[in-house]
Amino acid sequence: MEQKDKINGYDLLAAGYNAGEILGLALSVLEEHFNTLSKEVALVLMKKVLTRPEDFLDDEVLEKLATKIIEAANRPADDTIALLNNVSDYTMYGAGHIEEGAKQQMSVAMKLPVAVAGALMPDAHQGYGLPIGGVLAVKNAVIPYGVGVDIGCRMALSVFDISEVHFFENQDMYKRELIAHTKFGAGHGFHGRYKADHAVLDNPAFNMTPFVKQLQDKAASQLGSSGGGNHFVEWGIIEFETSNEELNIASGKYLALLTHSGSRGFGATVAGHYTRLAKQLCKLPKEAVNLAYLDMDTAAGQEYWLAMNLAGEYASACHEIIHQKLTKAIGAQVLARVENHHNFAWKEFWNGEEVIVHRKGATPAGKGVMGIIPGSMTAPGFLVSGKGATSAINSASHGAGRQMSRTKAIQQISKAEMQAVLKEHQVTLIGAGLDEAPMAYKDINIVMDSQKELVDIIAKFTPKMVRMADDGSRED
DNA sequence: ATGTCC
Repeated sequence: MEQKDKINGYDLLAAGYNAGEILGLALSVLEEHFNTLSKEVALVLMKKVLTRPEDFLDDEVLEKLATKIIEAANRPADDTIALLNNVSDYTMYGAGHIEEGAKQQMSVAMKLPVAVAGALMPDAHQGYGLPIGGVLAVKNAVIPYGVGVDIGCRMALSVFDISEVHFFENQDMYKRELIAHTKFGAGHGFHGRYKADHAVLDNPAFNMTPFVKQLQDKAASQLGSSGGGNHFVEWGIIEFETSNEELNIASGKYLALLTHSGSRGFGATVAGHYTRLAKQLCKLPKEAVNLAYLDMDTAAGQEYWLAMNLAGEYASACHEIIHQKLTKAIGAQVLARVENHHNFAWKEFWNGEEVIVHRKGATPAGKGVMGIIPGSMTAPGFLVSGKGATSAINSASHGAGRQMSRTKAIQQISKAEMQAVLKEHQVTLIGAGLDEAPMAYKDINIVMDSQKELVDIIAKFTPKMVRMADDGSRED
């Protein structure tokens, strides 16, 4: 028999039920057991169950519904942001030499609801969140792990008015000064009269939050230091086959200084802090948790942006100090200087709209933009000029990339093998473990071949005297 | 990458 004034789903929604399983259960209970009640009375009852479900736990008929309502109330709200199902394409360079894990990570990144475009550079390998060698453009958001732990990590090159011959004839002096003016090792910095100074320490951005402010002293102490891992300071010979107008350099060979390091403990602490914050504010499915992003229109997003830029300036200051000290120590004139960072996010334009481009271990390679792509401690590195390839989001690789993990390299490469390679290439090495051995890296020539569409080579840099952090030990 | 879990 048709009841004219029967309660329906809309009535329950109006009464405060949320669409879903509970509403469905409520409707079926009503149909089965309260069919004879007037709509008014039924609604009062259902409201009571919803507001005081604990009162119905002994009710034979309503117990199940009451339990569901209590369970739902106790369950944390599911505020997980869903990933997109349809994966947009991204471009890969040198795909044959890129490990599967890096490709998978890039695919996940492309599923972010904020993702606009992506690309994978030929030195790509797996990292946290975005792979190293990954480029990701997103809409109005910034991903702390899309930038990486070592915010603003960069290469800096100084070309000197000094001949190859002078270097080879005075290697003891170059070695002495290299050791005297550089500082390696985790946690290490300069103390007392050896502390460096730079305007970056007075940057008002240090005052933006108590969190950033508390890092200022450590930043002051570590200013001009290099850290560990794959960071280095090295003397080498740069060769320009033709003269370069932009740098005002005549063709020929010159002594050059190449440095690779980042924002030290300061940047690492900033990265850790905002990654944690992003993970709290932006819940993503398990496979994407490390891609948590901060909305650029939020205080957290703006704070990270300012702190990231400060870390970038700090990293640049570190290189500037190293180059200044060593230039003075050897009594040289700098003929040209090139610098570029590869762990950072930039505001750029993509298809006419402003996007945030993350380059995690990728070199900016906009048209005519210069950069340095190092090989290994024995393989050449290259001074390059970007070609502005759109499908690469104006990027290139930031090095050769590893072909062996650190642990694998330590297990498989012997000290004798490493020394033989160094001798063969006439490279003096100070510090470094087997995990940084040349054999642990991909062939830079293959990597350069894979990115011919992305950069033009301007000059070749050959390392001759390399300093890196000691093998897992402390150092002063 | 970083004194490698605030």
